[in-house]
Amino acid sequence: MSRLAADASVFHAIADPTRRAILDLLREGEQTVSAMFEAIRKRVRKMTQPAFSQHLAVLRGAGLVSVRREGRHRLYSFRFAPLEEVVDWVAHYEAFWSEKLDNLSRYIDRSPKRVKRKGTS
Amino acid sequence: MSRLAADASVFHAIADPTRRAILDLLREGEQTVSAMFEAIRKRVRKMTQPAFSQHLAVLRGAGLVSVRREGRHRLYSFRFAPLEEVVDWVAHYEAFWSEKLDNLSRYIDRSPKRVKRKGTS
DNA sequence: TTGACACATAAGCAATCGATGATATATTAC
DNA sequence: GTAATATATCATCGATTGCTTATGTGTCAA
Repeated sequence: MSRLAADASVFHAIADPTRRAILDLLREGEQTVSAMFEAIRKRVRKMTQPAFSQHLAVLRGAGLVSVRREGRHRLYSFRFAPLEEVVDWVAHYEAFWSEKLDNLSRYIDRSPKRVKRKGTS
Repeated sequence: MSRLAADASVFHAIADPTRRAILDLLREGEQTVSAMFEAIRKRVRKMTQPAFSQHLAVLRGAGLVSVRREGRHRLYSFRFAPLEEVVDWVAHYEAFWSEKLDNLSRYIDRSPKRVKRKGTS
């Protein structure tokens, strides 16, 4: 029971190109496993269903996706939250960003804790 | 000759916590291998010199650091450029960013090609 | 030139990863 | 009920990773 949750790190989760491709698919909104599976096989790489399912498990472990059951399908959707760790990490290289981007990274640094979605205020 | 350059992907390079710690050290500027090595051993994790050197090799392979020789020392410095791929990737999840951050990601998308350092204009 | 120093590379090994085939679980249809 | 569908998990395996020890290479000092 520890094979899939070995490293729940976001950095590890996004290190794999197939997993990034899955997340990319989910930008279009909720999708069933079979829909994503077909798309990945067609547009990225041939692989078996279990292999694909295990990638989904890694993404779940990292909190990068959430699942909702509907009949015998499972609808996956993308969750941005864990990527905030990545954004924060990249952002603290402030000094190396171009000046315009600097504004952003500064904003991130000042954020309450992490970047939380809140009113425009 | 393929052990260390197996996967030159930035995503892979930053997936390792020790390597992220090394980059973090380099935010303070150029450093010798021994200085970084000591710091990592003290503040992060005990490891041997070759292990450390191999992490540096991965970072070099990803273009995340540059090296300059000075006497018998090697001075490493951080290079932001490869991280732009990460920024770009995260940024294209525009729809999921909070509104303020949205401005930034939009800026990135419109950038010439990648985000290049240029005058404030 | 000999030796110490700073660092990289090589070789070998255990742990982890990602893939596969087989199987389990849950839901719907008949 | 049984069968088909949708997805997850198990067991296993080869490839890759990261570590260690041993050794190589370049530079300074004597």
